[in-house]
Amino acid sequence: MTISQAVARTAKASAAKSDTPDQNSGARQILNATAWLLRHRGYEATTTRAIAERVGIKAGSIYHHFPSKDAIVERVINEGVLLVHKAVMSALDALPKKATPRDRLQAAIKAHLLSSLEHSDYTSASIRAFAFLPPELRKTCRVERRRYEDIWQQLMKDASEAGYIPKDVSLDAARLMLLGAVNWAGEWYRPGRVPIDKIATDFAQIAFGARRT
Amino acid sequence: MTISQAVARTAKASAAKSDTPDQNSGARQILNATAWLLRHRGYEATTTRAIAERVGIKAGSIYHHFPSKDAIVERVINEGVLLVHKAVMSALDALPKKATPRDRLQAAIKAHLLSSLEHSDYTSASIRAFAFLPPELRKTCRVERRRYEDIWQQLMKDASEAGYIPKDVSLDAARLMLLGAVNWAGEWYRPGRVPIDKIATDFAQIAFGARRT
DNA sequence: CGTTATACCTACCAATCGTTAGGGAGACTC
DNA sequence: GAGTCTCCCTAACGATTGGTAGGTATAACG
Repeated sequence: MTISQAVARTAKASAAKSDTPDQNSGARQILNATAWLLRHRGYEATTTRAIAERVGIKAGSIYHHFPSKDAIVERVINEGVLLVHKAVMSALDALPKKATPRDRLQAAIKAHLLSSLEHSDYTSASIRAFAFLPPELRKTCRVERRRYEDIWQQLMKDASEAGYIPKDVSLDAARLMLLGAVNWAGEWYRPGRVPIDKIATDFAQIAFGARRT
Repeated sequence: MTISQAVARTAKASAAKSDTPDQNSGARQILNATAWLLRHRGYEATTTRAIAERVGIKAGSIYHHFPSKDAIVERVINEGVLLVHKAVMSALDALPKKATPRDRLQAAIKAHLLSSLEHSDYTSASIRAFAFLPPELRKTCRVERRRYEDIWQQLMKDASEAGYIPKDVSLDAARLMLLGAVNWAGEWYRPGRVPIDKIATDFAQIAFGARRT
């Protein structure tokens, strides 16, 4: 028995049984490792043995916590969408009442970028790895994604009615353009160069013009 | 021997030896099949056996035309970038001399979208599959990509000098936002719904405002 | 102290991966 | 017509994949 296993074992003693395992439980460590691998290596390269190695256990032991690899992946992807969903909602709620639709859009952009680029491998995984998931998996994960996209639909509608989007431009096109830009950011963003706040304000300014005072 | 093999064989007789194999040669069929698989299924799912099946041959026969799977993939990715590069250059050259920087940007957006969404599995593959390529492969393919991105760098510079981009916005951010939006389009675009021309004009209008007359 | 549950292990399975060796059949060359 | 070249085949290789069976050590509970 290795030291890390012993540590994990004693830590487990104080872990309460829950549907959402806490940070240091075995199940959570597996989810964390899977999220990292999905984000950085993609679905196929996220093997059960690679997951196990990151956790410090053997591949077979994974199946004590989850019934299959795809069950882990599905969980990670859905948690990733939920995290960015909550992050954007919180950012919007934290805004003053007098915030304009443009202010709200910029806040949403910033929250989305922060979640996917800095805070969460889960969110990044749900964006980057989604495209080439097995079809059945993509299907089940699509529900949570649609729910999240509804936020942006509403933000776009408000911005359009406030005159921030040209009348002859499709709202769907505007939403897809903005979500495309922020989702693609994971392909080029590197920590420590351009701060996310600057990226968010630049994106908002390009799409919706300077802030009206 | 199957009929399709016999047909391919007689067709091969008239194929001249060339570095860029013509459309119906064995090598080109393999590249086509690989491009399709990379676009729709991703790198890991693009197995030698899947490629062979789409061509109508056996997996081992691929190695008569290429030294390895990665050699085929590298070729497909690079040809994809070259294709969209040429498409954008042609579209810009076809513009009248009096075209504004904004006109040129919109034409480039349209050409990029057409190439990646309708015309070429190669271009689509080079965009969608690039992220999770093996590191060495990503490295060799990055050269051609940089060359293509230089076009957009120049387009952005011209647009900025003509006043289409706010002065306090980073040109890099503008370029990355626009390229992100068009590259992500492959994730949601479905043929026969919104025409690509409409998408291109909407994107240009959101980013650079209405066309000045 | 004996029982039970938890969390891990080893060792294996069938399937699939990229790749190779060796052979065969048609087509071109002399 | 013999020899060579092109293009494909079959059959296998070692490695790796997701997943399973059965065993073991620890902790908690009665």
